[in-house]
Amino acid sequence: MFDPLLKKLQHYTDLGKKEVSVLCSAPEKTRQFDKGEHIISEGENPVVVHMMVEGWACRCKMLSDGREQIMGYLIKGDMCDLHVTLLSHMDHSIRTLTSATVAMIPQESIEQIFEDYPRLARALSWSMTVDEAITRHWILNVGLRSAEARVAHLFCEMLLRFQTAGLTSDNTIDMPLTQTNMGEALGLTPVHINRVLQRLRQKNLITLAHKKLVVLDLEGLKEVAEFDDAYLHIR
Amino acid sequence: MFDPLLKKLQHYTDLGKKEVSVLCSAPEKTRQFDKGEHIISEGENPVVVHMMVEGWACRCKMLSDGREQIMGYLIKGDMCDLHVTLLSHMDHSIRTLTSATVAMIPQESIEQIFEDYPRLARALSWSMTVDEAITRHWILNVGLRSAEARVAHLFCEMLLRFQTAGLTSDNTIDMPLTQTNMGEALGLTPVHINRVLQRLRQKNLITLAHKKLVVLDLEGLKEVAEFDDAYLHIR
DNA sequence: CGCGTTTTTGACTTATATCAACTGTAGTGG
DNA sequence: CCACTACAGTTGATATAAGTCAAAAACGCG
Repeated sequence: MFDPLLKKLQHYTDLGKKEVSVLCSAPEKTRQFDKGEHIISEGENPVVVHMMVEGWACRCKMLSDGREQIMGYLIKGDMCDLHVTLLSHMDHSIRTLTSATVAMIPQESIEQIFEDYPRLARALSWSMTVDEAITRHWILNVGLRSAEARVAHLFCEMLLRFQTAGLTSDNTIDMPLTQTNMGEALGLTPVHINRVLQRLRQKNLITLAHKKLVVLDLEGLKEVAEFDDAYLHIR
Repeated sequence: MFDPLLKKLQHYTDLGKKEVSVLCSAPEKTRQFDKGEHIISEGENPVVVHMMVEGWACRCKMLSDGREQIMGYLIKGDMCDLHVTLLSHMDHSIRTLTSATVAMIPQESIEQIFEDYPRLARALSWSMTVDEAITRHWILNVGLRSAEARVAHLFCEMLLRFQTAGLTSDNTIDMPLTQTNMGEALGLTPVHINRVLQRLRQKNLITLAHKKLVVLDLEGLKEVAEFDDAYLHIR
């Protein structure tokens, strides 16, 4: 269950057996969510930390008129709200994009880790810092790049994140996002996403069907995306 | 020198005298920068932590073709790179937008604080977490809002951040940004920023001249911006 | 005063949005 | 196994917000 998170943390440091076992025994229980359910809602102050075990979710925020922005995708091994101990309320919601399994870790266990296992604590802080870097680079993506580059960039990022978490060895990943989901993240309409996808397919850069994304030409895709993986801080 | 940072941290917790003095004695020295200089460049691994004492700076990243995105503004009291102890290299640059004074805090002093002063350490972690929330909401701003709402939102945010740091008591703030600077942050061209500013002025929401921004009608501006201050986590 | 930078203006272009219809597909139940 | 439904993807026609280019005006500083 903790394999993707552990693989990810390995890019910062090697953890000892004790640390691994502490982390793996931290979750109290596991919860199932249907597609479209909220794991946590804006304004809430959760008392557990959630970790994605299966499925996709997103950080999102809705405006009063119903339009919604996705501010980040969460996949296996990603922590939803490691910051609960610091912030009094959620300033955004977390919603599943597929049916999903989520591990619930009591806040006290996290606090214990931060007190007693400094190296593990630093590794978790590191992953929060990397998440922040990812967030920052989404601004760049949405603010500066063309529609085609944005979609290509998202695909590059997700592929690398899957690889980092040991979730794929070839250039294929599960991609259960609808074109509407992608649009909400990239600031584009679903119609336009559709047209951009067709162009990426025509250029033989990707294949996307039946919720599977195959990156046929990673170098070519990176070029379209102007992608530089430094911000993912992969060792 | 540390007043704005201390004022900011007060929104998380009250610090003791000892903690305040530890923080205030942390900087080794101070450095002057001209407008447009890099405080830290992408790829570097700084050994000191920088704190803005005077002037404005920005987190930014340039693409190969020369276009640049600003991913965040830094004002008095903001830490530029509190994460140096965690990340091996900067994934973006920090550049001054005005002439600026920056305090340099040795990495060891930061590490000492994180070891020996848990409450102060938590307060600094809190401010990093708030910075991340601000970053996340910039995605929303650039991805979802109209040009007019984006500019209005930026002004609301900066006003609140100035107030939080005790840098203004009325609705006036120093705003040394050029229209080009604003465009780089908001994903808009300077020409379009100019036209949007004129509309905001016509609606009697703001005044902006001689590098001074006056918010004449904060409620009205918030409405145009669809601004909700929850993400700033002000107590 | 003069020079570089910033702001402003106008004419024109373009990427992306909007709207609306049609097609395909996966899942459900009879 | 087929009919039915709901949702996701696709297509085309048209609209619009924001971009581009270029020049003029205003500002600010040595």
